[in-house]
Amino acid sequence: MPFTLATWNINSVRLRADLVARLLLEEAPDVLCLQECKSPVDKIPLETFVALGYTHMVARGQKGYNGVAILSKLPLEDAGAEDFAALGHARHVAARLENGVTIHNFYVPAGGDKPDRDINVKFGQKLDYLTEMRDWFRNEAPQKSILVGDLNIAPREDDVWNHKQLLRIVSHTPIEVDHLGAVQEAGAWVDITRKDIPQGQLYSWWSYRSPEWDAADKGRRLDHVWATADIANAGHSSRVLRPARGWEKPSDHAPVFATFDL
DNA sequence: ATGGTGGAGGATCCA
Repeated sequence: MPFTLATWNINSVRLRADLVARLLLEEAPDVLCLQECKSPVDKIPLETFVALGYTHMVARGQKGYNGVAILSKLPLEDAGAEDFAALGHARHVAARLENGVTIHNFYVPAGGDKPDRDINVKFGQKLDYLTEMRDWFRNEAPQKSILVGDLNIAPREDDVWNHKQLLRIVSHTPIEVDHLGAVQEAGAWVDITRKDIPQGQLYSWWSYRSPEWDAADKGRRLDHVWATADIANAGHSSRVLRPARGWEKPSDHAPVFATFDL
C-alpha cells in the first residue's frame, strides 16, 4: 500500500501552526517530519494536528532553537534520539511504525558563515556531527529505514543555483559534500528524491534575504529523503511542494514529499 | 567584502 511522507523545516511550529495545518489538510501525508520547531515539546500545538487526524507524535524540543517532530496518522513508537557531537541540541528523533519501518528525522547544524573550522567553531561542529552520524550508521547497519530532514547540505551541482559561485559557501563546500557522502555510504542510504527526479535543478530552500525568491530562483536542495535498499527497491515517487514557499508568512523551506509502496 | 530578512525573546543569537 502507498505510504506518503513529507519533511519540512517549518522555522517555528508555533508561529506557523496554520501552515502545518494547511499542508496536512491539502496534502494529507501519512507522516510529516518537521525541523526547527523552536519549541519545547509540551508547547507544540498538538491539538491543531490531532483535530486533523494526526493523533500520534514523537518529538524532541528545546526553547527557542532547533527541535524535531514526527506527526503521524499511523501509530508511532518512540525509537530514541541521538545527540551527535554532544551539542545538547534537539536535532534528531526516531520513530517506528507498526510495520517495522524506522523513520529518522534530522536537523543537521547549519555551520555558520565561514567554511573553516579553525576560525568558525560551528563549521567544525557541523563536520563532527556528520562524522558521528557516519560512525553510528556504520555500527547500526540500518534496515527498513527512512531518513529525512534538513541536512543543510546541497550535495550536487544541480542542487544549487550556481555551483561555481557556491563552492566556498557553507552548505555546498566539497568537505561538507564529502562528509554527507560518507554518512550516506555508511548506512547504504539511497537518495530517494534524486532517484525519482534525477535530472535538472531542484531546490527546497530559498533565502528570506533574496527578494523575488521565485523569479530569482537562487535556491538550494538542503532537505532530503533517503531510504535503505529494502525500501528503495520497491516503487516510489517524489516531489517538492514549491508553492508552499509562497504561502503567507512562509518558512524559507518548501516541503519535500516521497510516496513509497510499502 | 557587505548586506540583505526572519524567529525567539526581550539583548543578542541563530539561520
